[in-house]
Amino acid sequence: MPVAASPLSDTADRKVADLAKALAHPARLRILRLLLATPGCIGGDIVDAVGLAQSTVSEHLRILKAAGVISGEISGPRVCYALNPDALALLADFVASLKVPDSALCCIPNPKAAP
Amino acid sequence: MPVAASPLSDTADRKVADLAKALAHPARLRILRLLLATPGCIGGDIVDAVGLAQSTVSEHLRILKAAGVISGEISGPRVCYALNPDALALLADFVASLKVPDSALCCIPNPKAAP
DNA sequence: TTCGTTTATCGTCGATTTACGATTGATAGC
DNA sequence: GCTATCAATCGTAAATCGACGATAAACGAA
Repeated sequence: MPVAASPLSDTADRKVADLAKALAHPARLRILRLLLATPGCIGGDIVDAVGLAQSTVSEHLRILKAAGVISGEISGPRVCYALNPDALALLADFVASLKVPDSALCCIPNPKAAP
Repeated sequence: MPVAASPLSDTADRKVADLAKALAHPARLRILRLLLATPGCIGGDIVDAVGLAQSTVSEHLRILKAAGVISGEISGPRVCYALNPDALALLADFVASLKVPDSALCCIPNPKAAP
């Protein structure tokens, strides 16, 4: 048994990967930035800002909502989107966990040197 | 001019999105976890650990390397991979920037109430 | 009710991703 | 030289993604 990943992190990996996938598109990042920078409610203004078709933006919003990164609240004829910053905690934890303390960064070229 | 995203963040968005895409797969997260947990050098052991074909694992390694998240050093007949934690700084910054200070989280349903 | 506005969904297309086996290239040892 | 091993690359097939126009649904206002 050479190396083994903890089986516990199997589902966690999927969740983190889903969060990362939600952020893996410039248009979605721009939407998140927009939501962060806009104090009030924005609806169709998002469409103008990202420069894509309304249906495309709606799809991106759906993906972000499915990942839990944003939440949409119906407010009259329009929908109000708000950031859900806590939803990214798992991803943030993973990224932070990779901040290795400057050890384990080198190579042991000898294959049989593994005590 | 209702809302406007800063045009400066346009290329930054692409970079962050590319980093997020590199993390957007459970196998790649597992590889990163493996590299973090393994003090020395691991080559083909990664293949056993993730349970995918050697060519598939090699492709994931290529993606991680292209994103700068890992670096591979040839060491004799095998290749030694090491984490590149600083490469994720942009992504970490973005995630951290979404930690809005508990304001701007509500909805202004009235579209014409924007002083 | 009817009209205009806003958002969601559907269908479709091309591009990208993921996975695999097979092959190639490089290296250590005989 | 030859052989074995490890990693990268080459096709290739299935699945997913991203974008669009067209359409539908929900709501407020006239």
